[in-house]
Amino acid sequence: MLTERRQNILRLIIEDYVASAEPVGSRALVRKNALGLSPATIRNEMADLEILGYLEQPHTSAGRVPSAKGYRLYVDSLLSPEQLSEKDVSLIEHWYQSKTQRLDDVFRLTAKILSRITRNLSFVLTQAHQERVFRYMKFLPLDEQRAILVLVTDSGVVENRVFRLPPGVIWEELEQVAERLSNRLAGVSLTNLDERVLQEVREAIVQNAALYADTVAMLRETQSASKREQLYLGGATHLLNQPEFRDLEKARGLLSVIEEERLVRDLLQVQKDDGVFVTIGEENKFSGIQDCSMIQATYRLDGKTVGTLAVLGPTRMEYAKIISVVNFLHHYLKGVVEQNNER
Amino acid sequence: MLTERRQNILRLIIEDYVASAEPVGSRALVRKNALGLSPATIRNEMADLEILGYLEQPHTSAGRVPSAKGYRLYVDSLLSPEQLSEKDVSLIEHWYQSKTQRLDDVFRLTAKILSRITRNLSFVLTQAHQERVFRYMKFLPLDEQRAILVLVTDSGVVENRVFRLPPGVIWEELEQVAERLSNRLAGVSLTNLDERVLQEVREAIVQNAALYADTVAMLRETQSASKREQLYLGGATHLLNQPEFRDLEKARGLLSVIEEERLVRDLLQVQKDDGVFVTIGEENKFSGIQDCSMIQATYRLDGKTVGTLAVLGPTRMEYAKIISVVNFLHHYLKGVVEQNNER
DNA sequence: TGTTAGCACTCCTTGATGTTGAGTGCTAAC
DNA sequence: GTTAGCACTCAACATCAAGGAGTGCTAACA
Repeated sequence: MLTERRQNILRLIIEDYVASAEPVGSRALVRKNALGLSPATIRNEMADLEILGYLEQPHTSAGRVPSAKGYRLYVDSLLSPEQLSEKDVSLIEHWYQSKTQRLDDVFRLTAKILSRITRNLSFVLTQAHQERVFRYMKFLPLDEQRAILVLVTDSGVVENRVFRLPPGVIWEELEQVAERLSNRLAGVSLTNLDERVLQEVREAIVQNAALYADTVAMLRETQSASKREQLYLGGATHLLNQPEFRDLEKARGLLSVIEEERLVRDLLQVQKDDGVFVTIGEENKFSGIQDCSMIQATYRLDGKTVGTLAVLGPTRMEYAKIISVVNFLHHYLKGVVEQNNER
Repeated sequence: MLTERRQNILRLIIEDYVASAEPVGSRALVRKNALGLSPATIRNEMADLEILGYLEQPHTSAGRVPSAKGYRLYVDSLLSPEQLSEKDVSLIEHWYQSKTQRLDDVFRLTAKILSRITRNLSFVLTQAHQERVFRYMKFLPLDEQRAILVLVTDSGVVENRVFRLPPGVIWEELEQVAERLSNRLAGVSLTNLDERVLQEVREAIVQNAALYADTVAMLRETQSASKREQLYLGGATHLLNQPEFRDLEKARGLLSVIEEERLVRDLLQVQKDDGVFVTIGEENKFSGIQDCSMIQATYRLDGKTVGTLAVLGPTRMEYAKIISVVNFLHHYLKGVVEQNNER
């Protein structure tokens, strides 16, 4: 366990470094912080902190830089929780005001807001991993040649599909098919359709191959839609503003990780608990982002993960602020999703 | 009009520069191309081409670099149309094979393919700018407390919305409302809903304010959905690989233009004709991309623009190849969209 | 025992300087 | 019209010295 004074020095170093991106030296530290000690004393403490692994030196005769372990300690126990400034809160509310219609837009907007306020890259991942149970299906007329096949699930989601009426088909006949299938499929989970069920469907509409194809396609689509994930992303530009990405190689490595949706999803699925969660430096999975930290929060509904939002930036980031922003938006989004879901 | 020889020299310079990204000098040019002339002669020609505005010199004693005007001439008349290599064609087909289900996925995939093959940034913009005409609406039962309001338009698109049944409402009553509204609204264009129509709707369901709200919201959503644009984007990483973006300032400027969907849409809406279309350097609207060229193609359906695909890269790009790729995918996408639409 | 002043040392950064090489323009000869 | 020759330009690169911020260590001090 570190002495209070060492913790304090570590905290000051981190905060200075986060602000300036320059290694911080002993003299500079005392100049800025009037802490009643001489540079020499600080030097001694810094040397010890380095031995303990909380600081690093880019080279002899440069100042000290926090190590991943240093950041970790900072995030876990040194950092003083920050309130979101009123200005930021009102900004956020202002941005959200404009459109709150489509859930889709809310997520997109959230990613944008998150990146603007934190000045870092942000993600919003929605995992609409909902169980969908078939309720009934029905045909609706459209015109002489076409009709609509409508599929209703227990959550009220309606999938629909326009199809050409097979020549010579009678409307009553279609209604019978719908009736028969509705009875057969009622209560079946569309999340795990198996061959047995499809076979039954096939048997129920032997007369009409085209109709069968459309029906099955629609069932499948509903199935895949219920597993659908969507990733929203904002503020990649901010990364290039960070001095750590002067080095083009690094920037490129990072961008290529981000462009692979697959990888991002992997990143975001790490977390199993609710609440805000910080990954620092090498704790991250992929090599492109091992100089980065990520602050993420997952929100759930009835115990199931339905989405994650996250901020990604250099390890040298304003943890306190970003954590508070993520927290805030996390709650906001949770509210929106819940409200939308009970409708 | 340039002499044949000058055109030839210009073409060679451009192709050399595109490949190497280095200013090309007279000596180097003759060495590589065995064109039976001495460097001195080439120098004379180059000097003339520079005076005419087709070439530029970064500084005295550097080689020549094509100007925007030079590229323009090249694209318009010097460039020999290229066939897509068989390898590329089979690659494309392979990629498309996997999933052809959702239109959505097709666009996303197209953006990805486009950027992979051209090694540049690519866009796919869909402008589902379709006139939608109301046909009828209908209620479908869901459970004791909820029902589904379904809206059918002439193109067969069905919008639907779950709502809570007002307590004490009778099903027959709802059906009457639907009937009444269907009659009133049949044939009305949802693309330009006006207050008069909404007023009529209001009158038709005076009894039930909640129902009114849901109905109007749905009409509005259908309206906005019919104007909905979607932008897909792929391969931003490639830009950072280009030597012209060593300069971080430039890269950042470009990325920030790209991140503003609004701006990108603006860019892509320039074009009014069908077919492939090239914008070079300063011909582009925004300052962030004035070192860039864009190759785009718009596809239409019944005379209406429904989508655009585009490749954006440094002016120094492989025009012939990229044009052929854009062309190819353009036709492919057109086919997919048409097929999807007539279903 | 903890703190501090002093000092030699390290090493990045910056700017000046010289060298190299690819390329040019011009002139005169073919 | 083409070409060889030549003086000139200028970015790129390497080398070198000076400056400055920072360190570690030792010895003195409270």
